[in-house]
Amino acid sequence: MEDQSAKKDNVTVQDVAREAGVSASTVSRYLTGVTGVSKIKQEAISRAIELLNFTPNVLAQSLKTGSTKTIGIITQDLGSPFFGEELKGVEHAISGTGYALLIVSGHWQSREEKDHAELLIGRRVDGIIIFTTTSSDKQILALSRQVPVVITGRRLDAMPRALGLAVDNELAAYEATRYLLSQGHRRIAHICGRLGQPDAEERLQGYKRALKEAGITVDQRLIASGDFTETGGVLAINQLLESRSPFTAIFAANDQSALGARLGLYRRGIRVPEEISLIGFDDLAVSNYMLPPLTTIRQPTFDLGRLAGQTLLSMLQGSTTPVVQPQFELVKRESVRRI
Amino acid sequence: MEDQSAKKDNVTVQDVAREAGVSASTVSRYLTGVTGVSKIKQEAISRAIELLNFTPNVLAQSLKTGSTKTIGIITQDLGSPFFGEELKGVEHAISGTGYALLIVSGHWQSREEKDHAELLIGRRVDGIIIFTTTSSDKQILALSRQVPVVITGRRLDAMPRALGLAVDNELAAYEATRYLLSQGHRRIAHICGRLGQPDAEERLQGYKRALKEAGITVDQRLIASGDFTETGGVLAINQLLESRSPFTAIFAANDQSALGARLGLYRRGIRVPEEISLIGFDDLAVSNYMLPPLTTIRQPTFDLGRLAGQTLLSMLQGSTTPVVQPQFELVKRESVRRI
DNA sequence: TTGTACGCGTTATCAT
DNA sequence: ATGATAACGCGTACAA
Repeated sequence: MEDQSAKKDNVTVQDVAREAGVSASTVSRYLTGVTGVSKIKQEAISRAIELLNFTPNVLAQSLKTGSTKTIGIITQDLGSPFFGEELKGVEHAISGTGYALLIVSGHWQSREEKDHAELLIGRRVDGIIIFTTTSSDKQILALSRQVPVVITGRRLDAMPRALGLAVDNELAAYEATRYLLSQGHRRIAHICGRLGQPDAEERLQGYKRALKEAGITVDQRLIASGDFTETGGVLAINQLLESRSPFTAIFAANDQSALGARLGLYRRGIRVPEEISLIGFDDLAVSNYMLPPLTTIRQPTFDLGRLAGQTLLSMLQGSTTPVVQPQFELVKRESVRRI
Repeated sequence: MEDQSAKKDNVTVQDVAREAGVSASTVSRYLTGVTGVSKIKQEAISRAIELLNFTPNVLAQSLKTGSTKTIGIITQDLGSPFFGEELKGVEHAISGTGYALLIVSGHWQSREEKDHAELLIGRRVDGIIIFTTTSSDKQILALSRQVPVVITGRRLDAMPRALGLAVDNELAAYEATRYLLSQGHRRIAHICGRLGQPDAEERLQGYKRALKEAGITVDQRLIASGDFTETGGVLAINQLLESRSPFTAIFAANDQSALGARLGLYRRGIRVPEEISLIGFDDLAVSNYMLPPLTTIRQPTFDLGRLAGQTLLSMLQGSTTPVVQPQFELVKRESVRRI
């Protein structure tokens, strides 16, 4: 990682100044790129920095300037492929800007999310990005009085202090169900997301609306509980099968649920899509590797993260570019068949 | 997130001291829990803190004490389920300790890993954890002269400055191949990991050793290149099939490769395990949801992260508990059949 | 263009 | 037990 010199890491601007034969403030000016340092001294300072292997102490800088060049991220589950992809998006957005990411997770607990938000505030992050918050809009707004906040998974506009980025979940779920309908399915089951979370609720609503508009009465026995996890998916299959209400298709609230459902079906010897059609939501990287590859509603997950990062960055600069909400897209693969 | 009071966030120990009618140093003593603050003043300070909604400025604390209570993490890919699980382990290890995680990624580029390591150093992290480093032992050792380092995916013992945690990759790969052999397979293919990475190389060696010991000459046409990704897995299948050298089983260097291989096989109409047996490495959460569920070598991924976190923490405290290296385990599921 | 002096918010040393 | 004072490393108004 490092090279030759035995660095003591105690080197300060003072040391550099002494070595270069200038004052500390001149070194500071050189560092911050402010106007007015003569060519000769610039080179002397540059050499001294090289020689002493000097690295500015970011803490001292932050203490002085009030900016830590750090963005706090609250995710609900560090192991989730969905949040992982969003994380990559943010990372991409801030790469090269000198910003760093302080990452915590709320584990779907409002209390933990709140505590961790305070941890981030205590560390004086310049802004916070929350992936799928478990808090209410009101709480987010309160938080945003302390520091700019961008959330994903829920729409919200309180610029320039807070912004929520999300696809239209209700409409997307409506479209997913409509697609199943268009393929001749009439008895369509739904595996819910984590109820209580707006995105899960909205997807359920979209599902119901599509059914109603098609003149189909919603059958409660075809609505299985879930929690956005694979395990929840297999449990939902059990629930659905035990209800003894027949169905030919399933709309899962997310791909992870769909993956679990797929295994549950496999265990019972039920073929997809021959006997049951399956559609998911998110389009995770692995969904294309499922057997059969999963038909799903694509969320631009990476872009969602990138957009969140870019937006927060521009909020920090005070610029106020109008943001466009991300759009979903139906990705037709092989897990749905016409009947 | 927040509650009532309109906090101005400029509140310092000075303000608290004034409000409580004591000196700043007494407030500091109260904060750090050092001996010697009278009950009466303790309560006065406590009240003042509550009233002013005071939060200590961690930056100033760090500047003064020299410890940032922050651990830097270098991962290669934030979206990877493997690293995600390790991350959760670290998170678990540090939860409740007051430490926070500054996370960057190297994207499998040595150069980027080095730059990001320096970013972390510049931010004065107390220690660094690297998931599957792309650097040489020598470089790791150099880095460890600046700050304690724990790496995973490769064994290394340079306590108390640096430690590498990993399962015995060569042995694990040997066992995986032996298992295939025990099931009657003689023509076994291997999908490599990212060659150049010690863990990938060691797995390849273990595969070869098992073959040789069984009196089977290694067929280069059955060794396909890969890079630990799903895409690499499907590409490897193409490569293997084009070589026209028959095989009845595949040992993939990791589960992601196995997942890609599974899709590649599916595309060609080749059944698993009826026609081809498949074994992976890692035991990702999704591997249990593959069709058929994947037989694989289980790495205690979460525990690897947890162990890394715990070890680093104890290094920071100067304590030197001897660490035990993590162990792998063969998980038999349904992707391998006896022939 | 350059240097001096001061302050960011905290902790630690030293008296008292 | 408590308070005044210095110091952590840096940026910046001000003066030169």
